Amino acid sequence: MTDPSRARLYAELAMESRRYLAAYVLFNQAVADHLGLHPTDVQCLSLLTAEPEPLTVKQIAELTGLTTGSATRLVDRLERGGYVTRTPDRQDRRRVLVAPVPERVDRVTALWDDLGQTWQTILDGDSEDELRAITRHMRRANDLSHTQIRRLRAMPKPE
Amino acid sequence: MTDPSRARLYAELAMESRRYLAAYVLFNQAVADHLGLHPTDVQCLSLLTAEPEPLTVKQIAELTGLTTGSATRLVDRLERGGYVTRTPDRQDRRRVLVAPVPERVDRVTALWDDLGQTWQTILDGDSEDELRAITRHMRRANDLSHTQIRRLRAMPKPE
DNA sequence: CAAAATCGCTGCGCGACGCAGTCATCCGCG
DNA sequence: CGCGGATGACTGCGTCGCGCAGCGATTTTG
Repeated sequence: MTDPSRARLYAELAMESRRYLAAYVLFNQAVADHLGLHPTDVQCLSLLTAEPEPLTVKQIAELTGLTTGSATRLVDRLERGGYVTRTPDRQDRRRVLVAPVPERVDRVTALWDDLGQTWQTILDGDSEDELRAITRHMRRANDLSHTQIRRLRAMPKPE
Repeated sequence: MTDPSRARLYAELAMESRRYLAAYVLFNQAVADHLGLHPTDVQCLSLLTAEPEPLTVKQIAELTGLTTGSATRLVDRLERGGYVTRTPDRQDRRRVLVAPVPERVDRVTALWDDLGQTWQTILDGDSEDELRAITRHMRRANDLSHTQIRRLRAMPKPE
């Protein structure tokens, strides 16, 4: 538990994570700038293309952390830009399904693929076990983030 | 190169990365909300506490991806909140050094530490080699992000 | 069938941001 | 030595993403 060499690895990883995540924010911003979009818009497209099914406005709001009102505006922008289409849900007529427009979104995914190809080069030196370890860590960190978010929202604000 | 099992690991990692990074954005937002700050402000504090030396406004602008004007406003907010202090640089009197105020920033780092402690639990199951692999991957991804950002900015915009 | 909950949308105001211009300061070149 | 250009921080100004509160339509509940 108090193994010094292990503690140093933890500290190193914590520091590297911060840099990594900071770099990601900048990277996402750069992608958005390049496409003439906002970071939120890019993330929304990322979510939509990752899911096989269309999402409702409510779901988009939850996944992006926006209010439903802001999510409506977000979909407005994407629809105006031709990236997504709105379709009324037949099962529940209150709902609106938002689906990506493939030929328009391809421009975005093509950019991702181009950048992702270079990304693979940094993985080529890793063994399969190492890849699995990295993937597993991200999955667990992902899960933990969500529980921590719930904790944070439940905690009383110090302001 | 076209090893199918390896390709699947790549795809899995790519997907998991996206979720991981999306979760981080939400997490960062939740931390900012909890402290009554903006995500940018939190990231700025993260940068300031990670560096041993005070940063200039220009450096903060570069590290956060803001213009110098917006960085000035950012420092204004943090200074008004008591999180940082401005000090004129004696070597170059055009520059202003921004340093965190420990007792004020402690409230933020205390929150990080509290959350970070739980974070360690997900690392306890990993071997030291795995930890090193994860750390190395993040460092390389970090480096690559910056070169990709430069590439993106150099590419002609499709708009 | 009435009451409550849910979903998406819409005014409204706030404020973070980029842009362009300003002033002070530092540096290089003749 | 001084003069022009570069650099750093700051300041109006306009834009626009966002949260908030309220609304109408629809579904669900009792």
